[in-house]
Amino acid sequence: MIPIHIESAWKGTSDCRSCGVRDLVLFADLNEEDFGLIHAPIDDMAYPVGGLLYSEGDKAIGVYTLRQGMVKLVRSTSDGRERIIRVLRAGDVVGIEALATGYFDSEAVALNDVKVCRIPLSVMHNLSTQSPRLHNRLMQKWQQALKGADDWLADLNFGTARQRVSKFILKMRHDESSDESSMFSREDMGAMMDLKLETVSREVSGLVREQVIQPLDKAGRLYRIQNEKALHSA
Amino acid sequence: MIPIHIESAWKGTSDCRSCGVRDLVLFADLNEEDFGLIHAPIDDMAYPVGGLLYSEGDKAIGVYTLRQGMVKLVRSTSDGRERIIRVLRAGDVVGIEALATGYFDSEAVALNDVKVCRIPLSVMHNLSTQSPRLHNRLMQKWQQALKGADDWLADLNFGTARQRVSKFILKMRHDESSDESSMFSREDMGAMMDLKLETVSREVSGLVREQVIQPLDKAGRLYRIQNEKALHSA
DNA sequence: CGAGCGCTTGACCGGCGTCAACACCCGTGG
DNA sequence: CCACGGGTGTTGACGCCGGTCAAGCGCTCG
Repeated sequence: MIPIHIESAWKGTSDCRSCGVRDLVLFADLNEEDFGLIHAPIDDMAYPVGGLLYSEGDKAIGVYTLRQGMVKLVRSTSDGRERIIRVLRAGDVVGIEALATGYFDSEAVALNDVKVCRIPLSVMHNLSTQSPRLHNRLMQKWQQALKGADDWLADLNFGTARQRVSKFILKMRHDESSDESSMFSREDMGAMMDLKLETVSREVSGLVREQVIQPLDKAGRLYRIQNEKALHSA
Repeated sequence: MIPIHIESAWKGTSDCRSCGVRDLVLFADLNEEDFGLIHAPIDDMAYPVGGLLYSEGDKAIGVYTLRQGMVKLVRSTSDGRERIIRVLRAGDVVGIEALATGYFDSEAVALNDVKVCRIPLSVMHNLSTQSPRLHNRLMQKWQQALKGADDWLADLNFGTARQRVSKFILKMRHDESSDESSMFSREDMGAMMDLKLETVSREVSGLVREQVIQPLDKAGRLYRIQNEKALHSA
């Protein structure tokens, strides 16, 4: 386990008004009056690959808006093994469950370099009762989280290994250049799809052999999609 | 629990006073003033086994508070097969996603005789912005739904067939008589755990043979748990 | 240049899917 | 009352997908 210094993640207090991804996130449609209700600092933070945002059962200081990168949510099962519940992307709220309980239900780990804003629980509680705009946004975020969880289950944990890996590649497609797709360590991918790392490797290799995808790096983390149809109909 | 007068909420259709799970549900801690804000009828509804509450993609009239019975949420995957996303029990809110989008993300089907209250979206929208009490309850329900989804994934779709079936039996344990547990058709159970119905049948039979559970009916739907430890450490 | 980590590949085998037969319950109609 | 048929659960035989174990390869970084 890599020791992470929490202090080092802090990049300063952020100015939400000038946030680059503001239209995606919780504060998208706040007005000046709403901003006036914020009486605690919103911290700008960054984590390296493998960085730990929080652990399962931790008491929450705030929730995190994910501005850049991807975060995996990890739960340890009763028999000790680790299970990746789902992966969050830019615009998602990390640790949203803390709004209801004050504690985190799973562990959150950065899958690549990650930037987040940490919004204190007090700010969220104030705003969500006093600003109907945030209230509505929040509802949307809950719904997205729930749908994300259900989709994850329905897409990645159903069918043959080939089908799962195919769905995974489609799900991890980049937003901008949609013919590229990111992968993670074979072990992580296995924990996401309930497959062994060797099986993941075999299926990925198979797809490359069959010209469905094409490796773009030597680390096995970045691929170009050559035959999207084959992935959909796997 | 404060005893509450809620004449205005009934409209002759729903009698919240007789609701056995009032302290579990959304309206648990509304006060007199809150109920005054309800300007649409809350309908009391019942469905038989197999009854359809709504279909995937339906426009929502309201959300459902589940008072009695169990409801399965079904999603059809891209390759046409059906997948049971999760099962809701008394106290859960069925179709909560409609609060954010106005539409249902999955199909809801009664697994046994079911009683629900249908609360119109307009009522929910009014109340949740004007009553901090409902707002907090709602947050709790979202969190429960999300945790339920994650738990479902982590418990029932991980490990060997034996482990899945064992976890399933524990999850479906009755609230009152905790040594009894309900099952559904082997096909439904398979769709929940991503197993074939024959495999489910084999594992259930195996557990009976090993004196871990004991059948209480001839339909294979009700069992007594004899060796709880064996289920936990499967 | 060597150590170490992650990815790949091969050989083998066991668990689960597939196909099929059969048992059992129950409703229907002769 | 029994015969019949459909629906559901069970059980068996067999094959294949994916897990297991192990070896080898290619990066990266000291």
